Amino acid sequence: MSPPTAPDRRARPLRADARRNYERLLTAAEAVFRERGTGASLEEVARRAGTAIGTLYGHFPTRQALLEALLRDRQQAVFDLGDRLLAQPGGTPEEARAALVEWITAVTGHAATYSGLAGALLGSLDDETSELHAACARMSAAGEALVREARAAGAVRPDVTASDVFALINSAAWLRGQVPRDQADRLLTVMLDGLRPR
Amino acid sequence: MSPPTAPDRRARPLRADARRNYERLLTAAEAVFRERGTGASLEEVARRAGTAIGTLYGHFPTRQALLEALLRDRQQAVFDLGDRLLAQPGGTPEEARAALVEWITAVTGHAATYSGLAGALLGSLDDETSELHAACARMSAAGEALVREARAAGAVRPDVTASDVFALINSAAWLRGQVPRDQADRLLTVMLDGLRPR
DNA sequence: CACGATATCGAGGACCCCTCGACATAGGAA
DNA sequence: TTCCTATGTCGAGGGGTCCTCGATATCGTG
Repeated sequence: MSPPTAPDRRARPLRADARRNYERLLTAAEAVFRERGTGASLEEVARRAGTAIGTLYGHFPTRQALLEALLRDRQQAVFDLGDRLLAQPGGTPEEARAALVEWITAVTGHAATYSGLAGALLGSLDDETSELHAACARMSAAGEALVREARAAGAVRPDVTASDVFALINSAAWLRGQVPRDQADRLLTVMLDGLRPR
Repeated sequence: MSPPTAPDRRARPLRADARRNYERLLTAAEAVFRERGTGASLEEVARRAGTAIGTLYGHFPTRQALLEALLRDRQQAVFDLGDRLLAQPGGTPEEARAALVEWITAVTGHAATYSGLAGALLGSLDDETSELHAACARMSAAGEALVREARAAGAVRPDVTASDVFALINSAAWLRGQVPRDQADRLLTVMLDGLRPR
């Protein structure tokens, strides 16, 4: 059943030129996506990296694969935050709410890294084929645990689900790409208040 | 200063074939935008209307002009609702809040007509060159009056502006294009609750 | 019915997506 | 060191979209 050479989970190291191009592509993509959003031209990315378009596709078969590689470190930081928040006490309503608010704020910031990212993330949640799916699922799971604690402590309205919170986060992040920062922050506060029990 | 033939505000009637194509293009655009969102291919629209692409551009110089024509009736209905709500009493907090909630709900539905529309509307608010600008400004103005009344009645938090409400409406509409309808509705409720004074 | 004024048409230039066969080269084996 | 091949890179090319504009067709009036 398994191929002649067992498919190593850990990829063999890239050739030196490949590693170099990989890094250049990531650097270029970071700049281009920041300027033009996640829908930006991939030919522009390759051009700015000084590689041929085929090289880009060689390293990143899809736009989402590129995005995933670009976000990897940031996503790890978000996961770490989730672990940290879940390790904290969180017994009182105040604690539980503070943890959830910190989580929502952080993930909103993450999803607002590039314009267009929020939509991609939200869309990846139930698209198993997306390279972003795993990360979304993991964020969603952490959110779920925090929502459960907050609900148990009576710190959020009982009809709100983890999936609602994830959606709300992404709509707040979308807003950050559409309106001035201070306004987006104010509206995030409004949304957070809306989460309180009535 | 004015051109030889004074530029009639009311356009002269279209030629019969032109009128026919205009209608066909609108019908096709309605279908295509509904299926694929406001970013859909205009060549597809022309194709489906059975006209050449140049004919489409002849009638609608920009995508937003097409969108504006497509939305005209709906937008009128929204304006009418605004007038009606403003004509109502609205003295008590309950009345003022109910009016604002009805307005927000209606505009959210409007902005969710096609996926991508919310972003276009929000972006048109401070882009005078957009064909959607006038309608946005008018909706914004109606919202402003309703927010003012609600605030005077103590029915919304005092730090929230009309522009915030317009932004919130559009983020709720954006959500409607990303998640199931019932979830979007639930989250609109959350946002509406967030608007209450603390 | 003829003749503008109005519209329509669609090729074409510029850009983008993505694939794939021809070509280059890093880096281990001899 | 040299050679060989797995691993990478390249970029033309097919297919798509946007938008323009000169050639062409059609409406509707005098």
